[in-house]
Amino acid sequence: MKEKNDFFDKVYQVVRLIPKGRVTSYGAIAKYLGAAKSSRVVGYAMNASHSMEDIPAHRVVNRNGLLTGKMHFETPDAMQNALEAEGIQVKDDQIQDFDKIFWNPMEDLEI
DNA sequence: TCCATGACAGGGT
DNA sequence: AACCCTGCCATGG
Repeated sequence: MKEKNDFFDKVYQVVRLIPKGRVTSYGAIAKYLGAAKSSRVVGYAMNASHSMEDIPAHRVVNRNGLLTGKMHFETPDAMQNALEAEGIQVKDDQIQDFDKIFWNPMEDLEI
């Protein structure tokens, strides 16, 4: 039973599994990890994801589909750019059709 | 070494 | 229906 692995590492694992052209939310990841109340910590993990390179942080947004973390990228437009490059429509920091491209780890990965 | 702050979300009043 | 309030980990000053 290795349920006590580093929470951050687990978050990174899930984020890396997000399919191209899809996005998910901090809360969804937290829930998947069985720590819905730690949705915040997921955000902290993303903030620390600067040390890692294989973390598609641009595919993680808040529950409104808003690019809350775009200012943490190399450039303010980097996040939106990366998303649009995957066919995701972004308007005014808001992901369009968020409900349709939303990727739920619970349904796809099945814990 | 200690305090404060930082990519969120859901429940209660 | 809207606003307030807590939960939680890591890093920097």
